[in-house]
Amino acid sequence: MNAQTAILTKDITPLATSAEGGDYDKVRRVIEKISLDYRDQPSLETLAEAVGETPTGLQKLFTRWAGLSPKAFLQAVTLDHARRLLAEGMPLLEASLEVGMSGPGRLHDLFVTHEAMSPGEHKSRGEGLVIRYGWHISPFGRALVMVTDRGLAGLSFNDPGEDRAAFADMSGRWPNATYVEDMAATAPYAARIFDPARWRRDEPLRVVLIGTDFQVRVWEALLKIPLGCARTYSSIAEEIGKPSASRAVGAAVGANPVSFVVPCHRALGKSGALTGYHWGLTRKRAILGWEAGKAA
DNA sequence: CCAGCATCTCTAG
DNA sequence: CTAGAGATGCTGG
Repeated sequence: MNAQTAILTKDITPLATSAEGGDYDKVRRVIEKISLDYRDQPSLETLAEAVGETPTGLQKLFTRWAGLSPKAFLQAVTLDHARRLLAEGMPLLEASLEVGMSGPGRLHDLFVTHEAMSPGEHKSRGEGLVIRYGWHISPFGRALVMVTDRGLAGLSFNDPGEDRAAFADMSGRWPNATYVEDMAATAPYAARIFDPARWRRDEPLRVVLIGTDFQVRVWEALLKIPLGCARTYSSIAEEIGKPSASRAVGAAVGANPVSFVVPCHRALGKSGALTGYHWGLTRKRAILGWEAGKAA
């Protein structure tokens, strides 16, 4: 990525959730190391040294972040575990028909109501749309949040110093929209999305899906996947009635503009492998591990 | 029309 | 076990 551009936005709120946000940088490096050297099961000591922490310090930091110890996390992102997520998910595929709502075992999930933009609105590539945006600290690094008066329209992640590229990536999806930096408008969304204590069924998060017909169907299928479960690209293809379109599903999942909320990280290859992630495979692992901590 | 994909399956070694 | 090829459906230009 072209990270040559310097800091573009003012630095924001060192208060509030900055502890969590600052944690992610170390957590990310630990996860990178774990996934690189997972074959020889790196010890807590080795991991701690790599990020300049004491073993107990890392233990506490990591557990605070994930709800899991580094060792449990390592367990949680292996192929075996991913396969289990897929297996557990299967029965629910047919059972729950409601969109993004309810069902047993979803007590800790983020509840969402969504609407799709009409194909016409999508084709105009954001023409006439006012999008307010702002950056916020999240458990997975800096998050760029984009909202319209109809709800959350975009959410992406980036590492420090890459704000400019992140904005270009997002705004390029709706090039004809009008963009207004407005942290006051986006902050409440960020605060709710990343704080499980505020995930409430009676106050669902409003999301507006801007995409083609096919993409919206795929994203709706993602919204039905419960926290702590996963689906394969091919099972999603079957679910939307296009059993041979698994590859097209992959493309549509990858085009999802509302990361995390539309849980594209819960889509895996049939082998259980984490095949790809627009915002980096490390982040996909991080989110799945973090969710494993919440699902427990 | 064509190239590019976050797929999958099958075959051959 | 891996590597490669072919079938595949949607998207943007």
